[in-house]
Amino acid sequence: MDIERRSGCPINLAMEVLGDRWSLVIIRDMMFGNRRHFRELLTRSDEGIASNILAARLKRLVALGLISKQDDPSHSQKSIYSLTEPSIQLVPVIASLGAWGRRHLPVSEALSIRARLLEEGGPAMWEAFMTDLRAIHITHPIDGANGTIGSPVLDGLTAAYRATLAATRDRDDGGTPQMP
Amino acid sequence: MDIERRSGCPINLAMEVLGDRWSLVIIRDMMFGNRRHFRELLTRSDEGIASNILAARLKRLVALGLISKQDDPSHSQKSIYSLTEPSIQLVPVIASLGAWGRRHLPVSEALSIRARLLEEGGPAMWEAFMTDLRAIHITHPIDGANGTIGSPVLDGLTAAYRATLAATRDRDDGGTPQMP
DNA sequence: AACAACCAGTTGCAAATCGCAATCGGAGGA
DNA sequence: TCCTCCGATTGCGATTTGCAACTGGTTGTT
Repeated sequence: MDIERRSGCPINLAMEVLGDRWSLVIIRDMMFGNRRHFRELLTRSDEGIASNILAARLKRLVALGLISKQDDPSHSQKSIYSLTEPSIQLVPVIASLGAWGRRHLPVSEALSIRARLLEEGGPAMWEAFMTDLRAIHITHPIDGANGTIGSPVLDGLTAAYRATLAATRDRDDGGTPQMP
Repeated sequence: MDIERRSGCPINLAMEVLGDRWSLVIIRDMMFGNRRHFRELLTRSDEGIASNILAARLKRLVALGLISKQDDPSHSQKSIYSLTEPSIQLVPVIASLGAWGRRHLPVSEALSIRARLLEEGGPAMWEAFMTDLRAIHITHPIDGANGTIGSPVLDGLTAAYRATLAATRDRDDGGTPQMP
């Protein structure tokens, strides 16, 4: 698998890699929800991605080196998907894109609290988050996938999300967003 | 025109708006190349977008409020497309995306020099650039389009691009990238 | 041993979108 | 009067999307 390379512009090439409806959403779920198995990405997604599209995107992202795939020793049929260094370095991109979306698009309060914290935390927090992500995705992918080891930064973001979700659940919407 | 709204997540909504092959590339050309007319966007693009797709994207971006369209007083058939405040606020997103692309994708030296300068300049430079963009796209769109007024930051980026292009032109590729 | 639940996908199919090439009617300039 | 330029539009085949149903196999429970 290879990209088209219509030009050597960084923005163009980035859009050839990430310029579709689902790739960055999948990376977001792996990064912030620690979704590491196909089923988790399929069923615990707020947006409801179709299974064939998820399969195609995962295959493509693996081929492009943005995620890696390995067997799960706890279950012969399971695979563990992990972020790689290039996708972990998307943290600043996702942080600024989230900050932009929060300002200009009709976001929900609960789902945007993490974007707010990440923006307020600034580059220092992003670096700490990336260090955590390297531990649970690259250094210890299996323990990271099964929850044996976690991420302090991610725990903080998730706690804030849960708290906001609990506080807003019965007051502003009828839906039931997935717990991370 | 409206987006799908599969969830209220900032990243999801941002990808519903910008998650396609061309939208951000068009905004990049308007922002860094000051392309303000349909023909400029069509013919002075390194990637060679098709005219029907350009027309559809421009219509969609106008409907979404990311760009605006007005008559060009100098020519009854011309239209001037301008960035709006939401798209000007994409500068930090584009800066970090460009920095990521420059590190992880096969960029060309000339086309990535602006991404490098923007990364090195940091948030202070982004703010200065956004201030310039507001002047030539929002406050004075006509003078900004015809070049009567310019942008110091943009002039610096463009000069660096031209210099790098001249220095690398006959040494590392056969193509002839468009001058901005 | 039987059975239900779960695993990572695959298949079929209709609808929408993409990308290219050719073209359009009108306007400006020589 | 041409010729060029203007912002698009049209036709059309190839590709992609999204949904639903399904596959072959494994695991845990009874």
